[in-house]
Amino acid sequence: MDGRVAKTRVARGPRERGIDRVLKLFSFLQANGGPARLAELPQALAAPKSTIYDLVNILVESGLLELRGKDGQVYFGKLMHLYGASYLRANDIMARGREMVDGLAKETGETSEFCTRLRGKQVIVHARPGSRPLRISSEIGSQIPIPWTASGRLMLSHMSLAEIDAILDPEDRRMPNGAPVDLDAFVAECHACRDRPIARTIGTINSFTQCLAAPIINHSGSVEATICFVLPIDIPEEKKNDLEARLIEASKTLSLAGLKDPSEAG
Amino acid sequence: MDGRVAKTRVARGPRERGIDRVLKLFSFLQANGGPARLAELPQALAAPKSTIYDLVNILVESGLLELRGKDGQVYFGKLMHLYGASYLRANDIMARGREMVDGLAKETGETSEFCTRLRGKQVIVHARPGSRPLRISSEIGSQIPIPWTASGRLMLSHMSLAEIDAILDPEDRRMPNGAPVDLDAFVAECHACRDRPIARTIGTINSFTQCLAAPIINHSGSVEATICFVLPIDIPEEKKNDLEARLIEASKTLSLAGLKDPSEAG
DNA sequence: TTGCCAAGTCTTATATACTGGACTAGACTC
DNA sequence: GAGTCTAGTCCAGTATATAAGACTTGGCAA
Repeated sequence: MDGRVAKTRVARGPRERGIDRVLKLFSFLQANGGPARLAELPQALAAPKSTIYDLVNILVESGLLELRGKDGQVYFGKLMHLYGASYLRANDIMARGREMVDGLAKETGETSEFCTRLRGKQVIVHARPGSRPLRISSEIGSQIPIPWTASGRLMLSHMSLAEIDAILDPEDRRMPNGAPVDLDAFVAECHACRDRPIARTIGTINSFTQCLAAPIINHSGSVEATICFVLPIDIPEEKKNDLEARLIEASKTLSLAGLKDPSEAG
Repeated sequence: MDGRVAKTRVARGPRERGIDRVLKLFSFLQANGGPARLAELPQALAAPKSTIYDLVNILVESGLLELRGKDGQVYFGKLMHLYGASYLRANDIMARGREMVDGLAKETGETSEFCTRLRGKQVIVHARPGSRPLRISSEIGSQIPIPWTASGRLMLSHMSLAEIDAILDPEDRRMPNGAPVDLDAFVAECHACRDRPIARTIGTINSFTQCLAAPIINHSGSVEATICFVLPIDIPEEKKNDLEARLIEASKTLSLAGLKDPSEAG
């Protein structure tokens, strides 16, 4: 009955493609949060030594990775940073989003975050902790399955069931408590967020914080990112309303920026 | 007589490796300075259509590239930015260098740049134009052959002739006027910069600006980057001395930061 | 309509990238 | 000095990724 299968790139035989190994390598380094020993990579990636040494050599020569210390630590290199910076320059929604988050956190004293989506995961691109004694901060770059968050629903609100189905890998289909995601219900929730100026947390991640999120819409009309406040659960209603208003304001400013995109301006 | 050959990765037959094609693709996008049409890539990279379409698909799915507009524009993706940001987090010399440049430019009103090295090229990682009516600014991310600059010499000062020979690709061995670089003489110039707190332009790029550069030394003692002022040629001596002092100060601050590196503190 | 071009997809063959595994070099122990 | 372990290099065979090129699709013009 259910022909849907999450299509992840998957090894189909004894050999795996070079690029796939490279992508996994990058992903591992990112998850690792810092340099890894070259010698441990083959095991960590379940890849042959000879392949990894070969690929790492190529990547280091190119500058995408860097090898340092005499103990063979590997991590991202300068070239990766250059390319990443080029992305930022070409997508000023991102750059402006970061600034906006800093501004909001400073003005309001509340933790503010800028999130985007990568396939079926939400990524915290930038965060600025608030001035409360209890700081609730998430690691920058950390990825969590889209269904866990309110802002995730915003980011899927413009997508069809089929599209959503296609981007959710198996591991994105379980809630924090392990329960499987009911796709149809989830998609309905996403669509319910469509054109909403704000979304509130569903309290899925923990019970003592709430989250306010506003969509940032790019020039093609999809929700490309969200800007959020992470708040304690017991914040006064009045303050919360003020924060919502600010967030909506911010989201409008950033979304409008997209209209300046030269490729769209006739 | 001259057994030295600059070793660039080069196609050795009818087929080329996937990674190599990917690296060239990235490099092309960077040089292009913005999104490129997918359909023009095969020609631009001298690669078969089927290969490029295949690779771009994989890279887009992974998030390293992004495909947008209905006219098939390709450029770097969010994942590239994430990885690049991870590089920055792990190499705070870079992050601090950027801030320092902003500070210097603001305080002094002069154009300030943060440069690093990628193989045989100098890359402008960050720049802040000064407040002079005539702004001399270089494109961020632009790459120029190391022998063209004073700060390039600083960045090679700790390397042996053999090492320098190995990183200079053929195109890095010509001066702006087309004259070939005399390797031995050039290496001697580099070594002359060793342990110098500052280097002054050699006036190789144009005749109406000069450049002051100071080395930034990483935890393993090599010059990893430079911080520079780009000045008009006729700046008063007194002002110039002040700027040199500031630059040396800045370079010391940043270089010391390297000592905090946990892997070295032991 | 028909013809044309450009953009993108699909299929098949073969040159070679990936793999396994043997090997070397060095560090550390006993 | 012999034994052991870990890190890294090297080599040859084969599963398969790359490449060539035919094919489909869509937009535009005559």
